[in-house]
Amino acid sequence: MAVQGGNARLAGFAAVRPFPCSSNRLGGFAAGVVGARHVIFRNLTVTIFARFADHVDDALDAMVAAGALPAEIDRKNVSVEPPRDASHGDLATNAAMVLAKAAGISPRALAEHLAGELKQLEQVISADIAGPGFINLKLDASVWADEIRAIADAGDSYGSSKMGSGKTVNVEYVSANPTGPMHMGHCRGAVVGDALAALLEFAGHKVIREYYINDAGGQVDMLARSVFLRYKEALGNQIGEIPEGLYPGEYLVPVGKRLAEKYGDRFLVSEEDAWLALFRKEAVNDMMEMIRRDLALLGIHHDVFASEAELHEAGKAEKAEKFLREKGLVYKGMLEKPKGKEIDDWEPVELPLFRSTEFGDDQDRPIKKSDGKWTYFGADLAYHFQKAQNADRLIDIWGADHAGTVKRIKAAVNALTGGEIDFDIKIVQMVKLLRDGEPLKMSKRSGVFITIKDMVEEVGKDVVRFTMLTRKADAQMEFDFAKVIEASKDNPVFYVQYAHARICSTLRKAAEEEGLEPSVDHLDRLGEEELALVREAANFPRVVQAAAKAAEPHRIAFYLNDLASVFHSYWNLGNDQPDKRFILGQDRELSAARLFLAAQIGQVIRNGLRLMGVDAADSM
RNA sequence: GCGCCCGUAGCUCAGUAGGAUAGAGCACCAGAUUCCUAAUCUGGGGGUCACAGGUUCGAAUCCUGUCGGGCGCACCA
Repeated sequence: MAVQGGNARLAGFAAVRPFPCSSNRLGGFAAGVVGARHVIFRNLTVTIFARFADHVDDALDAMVAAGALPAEIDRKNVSVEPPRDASHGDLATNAAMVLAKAAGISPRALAEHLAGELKQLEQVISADIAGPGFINLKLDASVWADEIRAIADAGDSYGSSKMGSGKTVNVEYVSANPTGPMHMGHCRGAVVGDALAALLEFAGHKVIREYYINDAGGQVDMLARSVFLRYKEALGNQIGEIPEGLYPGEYLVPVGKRLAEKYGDRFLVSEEDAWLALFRKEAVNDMMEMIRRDLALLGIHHDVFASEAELHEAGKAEKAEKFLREKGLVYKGMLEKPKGKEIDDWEPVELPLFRSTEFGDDQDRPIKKSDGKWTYFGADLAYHFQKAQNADRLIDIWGADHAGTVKRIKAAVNALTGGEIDFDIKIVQMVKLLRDGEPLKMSKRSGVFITIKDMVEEVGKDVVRFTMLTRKADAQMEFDFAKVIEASKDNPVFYVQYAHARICSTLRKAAEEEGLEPSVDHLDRLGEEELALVREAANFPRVVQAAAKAAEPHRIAFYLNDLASVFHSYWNLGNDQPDKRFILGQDRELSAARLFLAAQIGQVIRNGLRLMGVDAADSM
């Protein structure tokens, strides 16, 4: 929580009250909203915007009481935001425009009245009406000084909130097949999922970071067979070229070697039955070990690794099937012939189908294959059933190549939970890898691909993570090694880290050379240019909440870029105007106040970078 | 053919719950360093927000259609 209601320093803000409504306000509200405030951000962290949203709400209540506004108007679209242009003031509200129609009053007249109410607030210097009916508020500088203290008080938790009210969210991400090392195709989803998990945690959710291991399908047999070849190889046999369909990658060589050491030549001439199950298990374990190491390079660690094989052993798929059968949602039926794609050996076949069409899918989907084994979907359905037992909300992070299966699994979760559970699937689009503008080709078939290890070694964890978060997840992106490695050029990571490093070095220098420490004592001496920094910093909690709500961690990256930009601008003022520097020879009071401000800007940058999993450098 | 995603400056992309004169970086042009880190900053040129309708006080944003690009469309995983 960024600001405690009981904080003495904030006592001037009467907005933070235990329960918002006195009885006279409740009179006209529809029953469904009694007790709830009407302005957004109500139950979230107390940001400056939330505090003034409450003030606006109060002012509207006063207008209702005076008979100037009907009581039953829906206020949910009323917002308090930073104005588009800082010259307009400190805060803006759209209340008059949003409410005018329902109130049957012109926006202008409503705005006049509301502005009059708002002007009575102690911290409001002016309330001007602009454009189509915006009310722009100019606030007393003490509001911003209070915000600086609020940052300092909250420290590492500035920007956090109780938005999630402790609800448990299961974020499933990566879930790469355990058949090889992590490669670039997995990278973006891994970073986005990890940052989203951190973001939701910061916003007051309990987060389970989960990885689903597809260790039950036919591909794992292929893996086991590939490993068996390497096992033979390790025992001195010539294996020649790796046959089509098996995994040719060099990374299986050490696995074969390990198994040769462990089991000797015990399985060398055995039938497949003798070793397949064992080799599957061994190989998957080794692959997961490798994947965990790769993920650790990106700073990613999961809480739960859920095994598909164990799911089946525990009979979870049968349970889910039984559940759906009882609801009449599984039946024996014919599969439709796929359209737009020629399949030579197509034959109609009867299979147990899940009625996903009842939930908006294009056709019903098989949960078992004709050999009686579970389909991927059948298992996945059971897996989500399991996840839903332990969480209030599920979020899956999937690659764009799985987008086609979104509807069926949403349908399944809907059916299994009676629509009771929030379930989102975030599709992360493809990353096009380039070097100097030239596309890099990868081929899984040949075993040639760019691994996450290669990538982290070449450009570093921070660059990889930050860059992956500088695009909306659902838009395709390009990743050019040549560009991304250039410090400062095309690369916002360094820009943000540089701002932080500058702050750190300034604080160091002030302490070491001038004996100057940041001080909270004279924040009232900060001027307009300094307050621009606070205004931007005060947006952080808002951005965090909006990003968490939208499940869009990239917003943090863009915010940090903005904050760094405001800081760098201020810094360069000191080039021309020595009296705008942080370290001032004569005026130690002002200097200490500016250093305190700088320290808080650094705090916000650190908090933001931490959410992204990027290190905040102390020096560069 | 169907489903999903995308279409914003020359390029790569933002655009915060439908809000004010659509922004940033790169590239281009002109400047700033006897000064706390110039990995920075200041200013400038550059737009039919793919197109056409609709919804409303207000649309890049929501709806419909068209065009263009990507991904997917097996009982694979």
